[in-house]
Amino acid sequence: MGRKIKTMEEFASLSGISRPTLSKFFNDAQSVKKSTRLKIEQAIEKHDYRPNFYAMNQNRRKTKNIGLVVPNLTDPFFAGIARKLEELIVLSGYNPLLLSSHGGPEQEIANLDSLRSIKPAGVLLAPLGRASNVKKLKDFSTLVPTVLFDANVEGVGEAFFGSDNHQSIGLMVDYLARTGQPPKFFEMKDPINPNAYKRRAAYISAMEKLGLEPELLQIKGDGWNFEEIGFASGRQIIQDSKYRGSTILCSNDRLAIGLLSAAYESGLKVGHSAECDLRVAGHDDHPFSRYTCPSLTTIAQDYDAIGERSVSEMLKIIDGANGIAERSEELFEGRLVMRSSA
Amino acid sequence: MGRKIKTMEEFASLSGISRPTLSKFFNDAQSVKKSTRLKIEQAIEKHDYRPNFYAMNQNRRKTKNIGLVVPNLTDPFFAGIARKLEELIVLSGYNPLLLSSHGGPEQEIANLDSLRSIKPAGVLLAPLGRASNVKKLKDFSTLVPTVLFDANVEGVGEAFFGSDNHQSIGLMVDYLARTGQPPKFFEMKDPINPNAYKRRAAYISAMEKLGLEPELLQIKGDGWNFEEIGFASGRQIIQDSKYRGSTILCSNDRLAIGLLSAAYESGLKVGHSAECDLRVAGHDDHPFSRYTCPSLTTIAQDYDAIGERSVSEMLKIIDGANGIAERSEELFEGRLVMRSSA
DNA sequence: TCTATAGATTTACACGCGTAAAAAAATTAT
DNA sequence: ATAATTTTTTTACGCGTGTAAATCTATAGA
Repeated sequence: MGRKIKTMEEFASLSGISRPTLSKFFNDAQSVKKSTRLKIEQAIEKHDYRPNFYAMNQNRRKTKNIGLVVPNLTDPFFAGIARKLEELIVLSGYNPLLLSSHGGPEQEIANLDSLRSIKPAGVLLAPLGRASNVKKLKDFSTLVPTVLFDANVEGVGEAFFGSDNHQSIGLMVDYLARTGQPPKFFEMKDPINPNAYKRRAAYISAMEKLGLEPELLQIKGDGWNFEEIGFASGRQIIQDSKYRGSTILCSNDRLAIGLLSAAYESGLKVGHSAECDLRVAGHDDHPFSRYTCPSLTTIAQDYDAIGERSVSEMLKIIDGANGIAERSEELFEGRLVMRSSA
Repeated sequence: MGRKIKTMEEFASLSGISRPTLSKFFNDAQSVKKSTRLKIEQAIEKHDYRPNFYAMNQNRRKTKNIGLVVPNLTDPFFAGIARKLEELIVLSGYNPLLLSSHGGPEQEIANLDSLRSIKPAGVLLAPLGRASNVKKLKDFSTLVPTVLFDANVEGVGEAFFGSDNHQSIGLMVDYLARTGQPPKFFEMKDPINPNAYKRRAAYISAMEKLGLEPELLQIKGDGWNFEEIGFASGRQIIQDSKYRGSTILCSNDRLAIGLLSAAYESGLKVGHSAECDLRVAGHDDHPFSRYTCPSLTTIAQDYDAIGERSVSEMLKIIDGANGIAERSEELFEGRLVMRSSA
């Protein structure tokens, strides 16, 4: 094992395996006979050969790359999902390519654009939602197998997997109503995320089902800095003594984090015990919701299930005889996480 | 603009520019005369042509890809830095490739390994630190131009840029001592991050300079779940009444977040006013430190400067006539962010 | 206007691997 | 053992671009 092997040709002669067979092996190790597979693997080990990435992909019908686009990596929630998905993609023998849209629709399109030049086998996309350039998303998804997760955009991609907001919000409303005051709903007036609209609707229907009057606290604010928005608006709401004793269900944990911070600053006591001024609940089980003050009662989305389903569907589409199957959709149930805030 | 252009040859005939000139242009738009550059750009606009990524990189001496490896994308702190660096890399006409080591040295090596097959022009690496496989990092950095940031590993890479822990911790100790009790230092006994060791040393020297007795609260705990570690150990420390009235400087914000959570749970009042039981300060200006209860007094690292310096040095090395210059190192000063906790 | 020169074109080959087709070899079934 | 089948080898070409060398052309300065 003297000098470095550069080409597959070289590696072929040194390993005693023909180049086309090696090519097959590197495309799919299972496609060659076991005995030759072992021989090849030994030779790889011995000579430390790895095929040239660029030459390899240039003429491949399908690359082994899978794009992974999330709205915002700065949000630990999405960072966590991305990590999970990356892991699953690698386990499937594919190569994940993680891109963040940084909250902007231009970046989202730019990401898809740059993915296109990589000719990915498929793309897992958590779209921005309302802000997304739907036409361009749709155009893209006709060119590249696309699976949506987290947020749905009608008619885009071969499949969508997300959380059942109806179930999870219903569960939370039920819990809150049973254990104290029924909740008011704290949300942005014009949310970016499509899930937010579903949650609003779910809240209203859950309240009505219980024969209660829904009450929406719609705050203004733009962009993705939810904590700040929740903080600033929370401050105002808290000033208003009519909300003393209320239970507030936030559309997501990040708003709740801001609201809790505002409550603390105002000296309000938040919690589920009798002497508290406020009960606050969130949604998503954000990594930090365990460490808020008080710790946040919330809904944990089943992201293991969503991730696994998304990746397995992606693989099915990639391998698939491209039977133009129905656009599949599946929603997974959330789990109530009872902590101190409500 | 009927059908799709596939090859540069085609694009050459349609645009009236020779292929070698086009090739030059795509490699570096500035390398062709302005008038032809404009003609090419118009033609690109008109025909929506983009060169094949794989064919393009196969025989390039240097690709336009720059690897970007961070220890843990789940940490919003690193997610923020990564975002900044990505932006700078794109502005420089390069293509960033973001990878997270997920806190594990095997993943860190795997990341560098997979980057190697991409033949990047350079790699910006924030190493894990103590856990890193230093030999492999060093091997890698001899093969690919490497610039370290955030955490230094002696002898690895062509440059390192990070924060001046000595300055920042000194500043914080000074502030805390002037405004109340001098701080005790809350940290992990065996930190993973090399910065932690520097901060410990900086704390000790800052205290001694003030003629004060340093006191280390060294907590045990492994891994990267700092909030949990800070929370669990914080709980124990808080039980101990001898720490009532203390000022605690945490080695980083994530430990502080856990500690604040524990303090809240125990009913201790944290803040800089007289009636408080505890003062707590952190380090890093973590995105969430603004929303802790109370908001966290901390040190903001100058990540704009670190990012800009890292990228510009990277470009210098890439363009450079590879003059084997001195390994450059520069530390940037932190800024005191006074909030409510101390 | 002439000349020096930067920049463009022409021509031609290289890169490393994918893949197709036919032939040969190895394995399995009969 | 023979036939049927699977797997590998041989041979050969293609992919879309990089790049080198020689030649031609546009531009600028005198």
